Amino acid sequence: MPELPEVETVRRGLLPVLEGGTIRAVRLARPDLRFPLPKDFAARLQGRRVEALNRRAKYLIAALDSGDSLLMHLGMTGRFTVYTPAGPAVTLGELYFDGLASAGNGLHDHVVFEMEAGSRIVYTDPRRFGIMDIIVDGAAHPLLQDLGVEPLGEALDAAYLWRAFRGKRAPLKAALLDQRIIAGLGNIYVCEALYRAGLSPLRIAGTLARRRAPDPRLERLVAAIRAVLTEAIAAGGSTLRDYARSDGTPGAFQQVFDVYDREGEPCRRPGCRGRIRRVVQSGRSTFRCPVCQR
DNA sequence: AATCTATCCTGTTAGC
DNA sequence: TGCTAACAGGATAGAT
Repeated sequence: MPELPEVETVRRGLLPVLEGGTIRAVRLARPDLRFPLPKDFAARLQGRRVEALNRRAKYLIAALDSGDSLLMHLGMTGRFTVYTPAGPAVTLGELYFDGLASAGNGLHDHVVFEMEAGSRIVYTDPRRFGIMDIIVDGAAHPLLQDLGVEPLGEALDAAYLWRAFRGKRAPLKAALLDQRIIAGLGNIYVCEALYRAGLSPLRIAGTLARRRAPDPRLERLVAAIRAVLTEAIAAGGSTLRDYARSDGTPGAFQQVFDVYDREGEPCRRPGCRGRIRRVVQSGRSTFRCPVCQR
């Protein structure tokens, strides 16, 4: 489930082949992912040089020399596999199933980019919740229009959350998942950040914005969000592994979560006798320690 | 206006 | 052993 740290990890992995490179050809295995691809999708990319590869929330944005940009979202199960003439194939993204790279002809290989330098970038996405689109020459894009602040940017602070939460009757869990407030948090990191901040996901967001001055609990929440994301990026994403096909060994890294997917297991805080509980909020699993989080 | 629910998609897993 | 149903969840459209 790629969230911000995973998308950032994918961006860094694509950087060497994409940025500064020229797209020679684009092959589509089907006309749609989550949404229909624009009819001139390939035509607008072919022959274009990629000037920069940036990230906004969970979106990747490749700026082209034409003025257009390629907008990409990994959805739930999207991943890229990069084939370079020199080295082994490397998969960037969660190895949700078998992780076997198939050179672009696999059942779920939907988009293939052939680069002038000889590299091939294959987008694979079994559930097709991913998104690709063209942002035409600097125009506004509806998917980016209403995004809130970057969680690692300077705009996120306790005062910002105070304003965003004031009068809000939705629970903290829903408020933090709301991309219009903070853009880039998903289910896993919201659960983890709330645990670190000692705040219950069930708490009504507005209860943290009653005092006039920013509540110290909001300071803790901001610090927790930053810390959990920063650590995850440094670790290369929670569920991401770079997969070098040549030696067949997937990366061994697996983030150890404090609460996510730990229903029934003991709270990790020393001395705490609480057990992690699971509830469903907004149709999503929420994990929390009922002792630590208030 | 704010908030909630159903929907999309398919492989995995829990349960019978 | 084999089948079915629940589950994963980002974003949106539609309902409340």
